[in-house]
Amino acid sequence: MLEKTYNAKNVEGNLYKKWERLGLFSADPSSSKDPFTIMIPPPNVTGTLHVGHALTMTLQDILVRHARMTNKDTLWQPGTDHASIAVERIVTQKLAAEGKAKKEVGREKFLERAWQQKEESGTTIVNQLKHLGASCDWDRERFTMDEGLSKAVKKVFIDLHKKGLIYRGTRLVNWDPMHQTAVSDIEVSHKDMKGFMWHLKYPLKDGGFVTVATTRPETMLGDTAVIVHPDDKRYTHLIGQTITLPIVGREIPIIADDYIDMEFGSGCMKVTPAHDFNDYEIGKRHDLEMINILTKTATLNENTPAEYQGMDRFEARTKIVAEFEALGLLEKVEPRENSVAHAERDDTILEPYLTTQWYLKTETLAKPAIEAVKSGKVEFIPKNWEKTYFHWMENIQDWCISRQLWWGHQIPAWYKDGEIYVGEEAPKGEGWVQDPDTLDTWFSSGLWPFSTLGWPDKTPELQKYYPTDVLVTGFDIIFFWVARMMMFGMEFMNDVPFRKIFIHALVRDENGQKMSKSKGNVLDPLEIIEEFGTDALRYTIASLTAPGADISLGKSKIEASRNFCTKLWNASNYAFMNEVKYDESFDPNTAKNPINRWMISKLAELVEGQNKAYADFRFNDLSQNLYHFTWDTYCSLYLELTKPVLYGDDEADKKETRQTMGWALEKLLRLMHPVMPFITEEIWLELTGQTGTDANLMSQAWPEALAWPHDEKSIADVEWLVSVISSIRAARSENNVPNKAEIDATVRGVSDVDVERFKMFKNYLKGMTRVAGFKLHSGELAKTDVVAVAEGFEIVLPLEGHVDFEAEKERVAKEISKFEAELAKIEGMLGNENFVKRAPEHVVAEQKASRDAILADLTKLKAVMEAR
RNA sequence: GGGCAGUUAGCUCAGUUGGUAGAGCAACGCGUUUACACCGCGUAGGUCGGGAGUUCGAGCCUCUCACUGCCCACCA
Repeated sequence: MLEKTYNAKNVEGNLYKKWERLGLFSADPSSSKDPFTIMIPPPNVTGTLHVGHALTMTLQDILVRHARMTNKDTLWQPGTDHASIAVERIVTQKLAAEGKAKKEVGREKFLERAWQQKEESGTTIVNQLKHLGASCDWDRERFTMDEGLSKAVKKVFIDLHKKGLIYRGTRLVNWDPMHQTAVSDIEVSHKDMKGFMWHLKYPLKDGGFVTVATTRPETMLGDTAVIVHPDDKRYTHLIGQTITLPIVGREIPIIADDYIDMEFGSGCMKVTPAHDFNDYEIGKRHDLEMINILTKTATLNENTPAEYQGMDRFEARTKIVAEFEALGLLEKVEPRENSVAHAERDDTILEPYLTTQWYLKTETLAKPAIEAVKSGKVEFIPKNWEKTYFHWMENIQDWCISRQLWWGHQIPAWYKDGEIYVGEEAPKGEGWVQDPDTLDTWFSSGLWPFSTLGWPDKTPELQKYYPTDVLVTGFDIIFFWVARMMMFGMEFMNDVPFRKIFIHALVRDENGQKMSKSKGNVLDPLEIIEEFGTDALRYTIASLTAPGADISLGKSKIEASRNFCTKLWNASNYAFMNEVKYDESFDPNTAKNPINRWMISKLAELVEGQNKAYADFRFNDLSQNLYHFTWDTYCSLYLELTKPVLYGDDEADKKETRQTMGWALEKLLRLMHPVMPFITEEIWLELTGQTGTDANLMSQAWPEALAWPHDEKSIADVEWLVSVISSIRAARSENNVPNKAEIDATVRGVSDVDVERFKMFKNYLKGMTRVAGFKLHSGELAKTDVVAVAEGFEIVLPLEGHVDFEAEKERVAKEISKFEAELAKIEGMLGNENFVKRAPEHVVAEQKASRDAILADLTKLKAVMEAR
């Protein structure tokens, strides 16, 4: 017997340890089994587990456990990436708390601290993932800065440099002044902020003014031109004239460029080539001077007037405006919402900044990566993400891969007297200095599918497990990660990194709102596990994962899943109370009792449904199949329908029923295991009498239903029985017949098939309906009887003394009009020549059948009305 | 400005080749019948965002409009 109630906490930790101890998660490259490989999106090493991880990990774990049960040599390689900016920030902050600056501490000591930090938070997240039941091959855990992976990074950099795909360039980048590093374009998110549009009057050297508008007035310190449209008649006479820049006193030209929109503002625009992306392009076109006015921390530098030097960019903004106002050069100020570039990671406001960085030429690499998806070698699920992928890949910009950070892979480039050398080691000779910068974290995570398998060495792992089968990830990192893995995989492995990409959506709260700390609607998966158990969380996640849809997760849903776990637990306990055990020798083909045969057939249908759902990544279907089967088919029907046998005295039938029950439960547990690994194993151990042993459910084979009977007759018979029972129950309930009241029922007007079924199921009818007895009867209805109409059948319940017959009359009248409306509809269809001619035969036949059924029911109901 | 989703029962959502609309939760009624009140039985609730079209037949296909969300680009 199991504990009275399921206690997830007592079970989960122990089972997980057991699985690990038995090495169930380990892949074996020397095994002859087909491989199944799955990549884990590396959670960054500073992270704590959030619902998004729970989602990704749960889905992957379901696939992986299913693969193991279908006899695949399964590799689920886990790991973390080094999250350069995030770690660098944490360490810098910790040092600051100790009163130390990053630069004082020095690179070496700083990296020591960073490694410490990595060790701490890295183990935290791994433990949290284990709480989710994630059956990763932990012995193969990798980290992007491991020796092997670092070797791969170096080789990739050097190779790409040799091929001319990596180059150094000086241009405007998005600069993070907080961390003093460049960031790549896709790490930038634009946010609308309330700001102002300042209209500034620039004095012409020869007298008069032009007005320019700007949202960042401080950049005027770096202006090197004013442009007007060449066709703008208002200004053509000004082209070639000179402006004396206020405050600075620099003389700058007015030039013509058709970039400008004549309709917008005054039609004049200031140009600051060193601090704006569009202005930069204009500056290049006209060979304008590029004056950098900022330091790396976004304070004003030596190229600005003395009173501004060292001042913060936003302070300078205020001061500039004040000066313009004082000079009478501030024409007007309009409030305006404009979008401002922020660092995606921490919301620092970024500055366009002129620097020299390493770039990766992506156009060449993108082509095979696009082709691989077009040709179907890689498949997005759902497919519509392919458009997003193509759109980005086809418009891809060169990738700025260098970062002015210490934590990461230091760029294998050395400099001496303006010479650059790229290679594994510093070149011989004195005076070579290595590039202090590191590579973008995504550069190394992009190599993940093969670097973690030992590339560039030809390891057995690499040969067996590449390409991987499926990548499960959120759409938010298609650009960051998926696209990069595709490009690197095609370039260095000459093959796709994965065959399928399952894209899941965002987790939202119960009301479809984005989860955020400020809204207070964040669900902590660890708290959920604590309260409801891992299996409940996993089931909820799976059941909500429909392709292409966002996921709204709320407590009420997890509660429902917890109830589902309890239901399964109680149902199992009930079986054990009835001496049900799993009998391996039981052959489902030998079952005679129609209810057992029906159960076996339904289970075969379930297996089929599950196979299809797994093939199509229909996580919602596969969970709902399990729920519906367990709760409705197995518990509500099968366990109830077999009670007359289990409490009866036909020993042979009793034995067969126990066997079937145990057998069905065992198969069901196997089918449920990938989704709910803990509770199913705990029950399974008890059912198979192996509690406390090393036996485990994960190593059992996935059920093969082909060998089982699929008995259409039993299915039809039991469906008939269930419909009869429901009809009787509805009649009783609607007439407020107390549950306790046992009454004699009469069955009337039955066909031969029904007579047979009636005889077959007499006992069950009694047991399920609290009707004391049934008798076959063909006489007249008593005035006080109520008729329950079932499929081709009617049951008469003498209800005298229990029933308000006026109410009953109304009910029947209502039912009659409902049937009549439906009948009219069907007859309309059947009367339509085109329908009869063109609709498939089975559809027409179905309509005719339901017309006949309704007619029969109507006749009976009308008889009842007349009887009253 | 470009693109992609979505709009189905009070709520959150399924609905896979077009063939008489489903689930969970919530609601209502009855109920402690020998697994389970984290339960059982029953009931109610939808002109599938609006409009048009194709079809014998449209939640599903086409067009159009409206609203919501997201992504990309731009914003002097």
